[in-house]
Amino acid sequence: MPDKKDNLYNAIYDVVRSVPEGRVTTYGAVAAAIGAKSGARVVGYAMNLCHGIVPAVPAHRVVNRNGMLTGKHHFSPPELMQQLLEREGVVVHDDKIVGFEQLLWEPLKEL
DNA sequence: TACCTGACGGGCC
DNA sequence: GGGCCCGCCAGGT
Repeated sequence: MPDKKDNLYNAIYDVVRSVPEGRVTTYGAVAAAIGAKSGARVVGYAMNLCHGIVPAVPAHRVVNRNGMLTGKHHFSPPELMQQLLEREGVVVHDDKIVGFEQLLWEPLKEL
C-alpha cells in the first residue's frame, strides 16, 4: 500500500458512507475502525476535505464523543446538519443528539 | 515560503 | 475529579 495516506482518507469516507440512515457515529469510532488510533483528529481533517467528494459523504452523521454537532459550522448553512439529521428521524436538541448512545453506530461493533 | 489554526480524543499530572 | 498537553494532516493567510 504505497498510498497509505490516500487510502486512509478513502477508508474514512467509506466508513462514514456505511453509516445507516437515522444512525450516527463518532470521530473516534471511525478512527478506530480504520486503525488510526493516533487521530480522531485525522477523521476531522478528512471531513474538512469532504467538500466536493463524490459520492457525497454524510458528514452530518459524524459527531464528537459527546454527541454534539461540533462540525455543523462547516455546513452551509450550519443548520443544514441538524436539518438532515432530523429529516432522517434523529432528534437534535441544543446541537446535541437526543438518545445519542442509542443511535450510535460503531463500525467496529456493527461491521 | 513559513507559520498557524482547525470537525477530536485519550493519557497524564 | 478536573485541567493541561500531546499527536496528526492539510489548507489558508
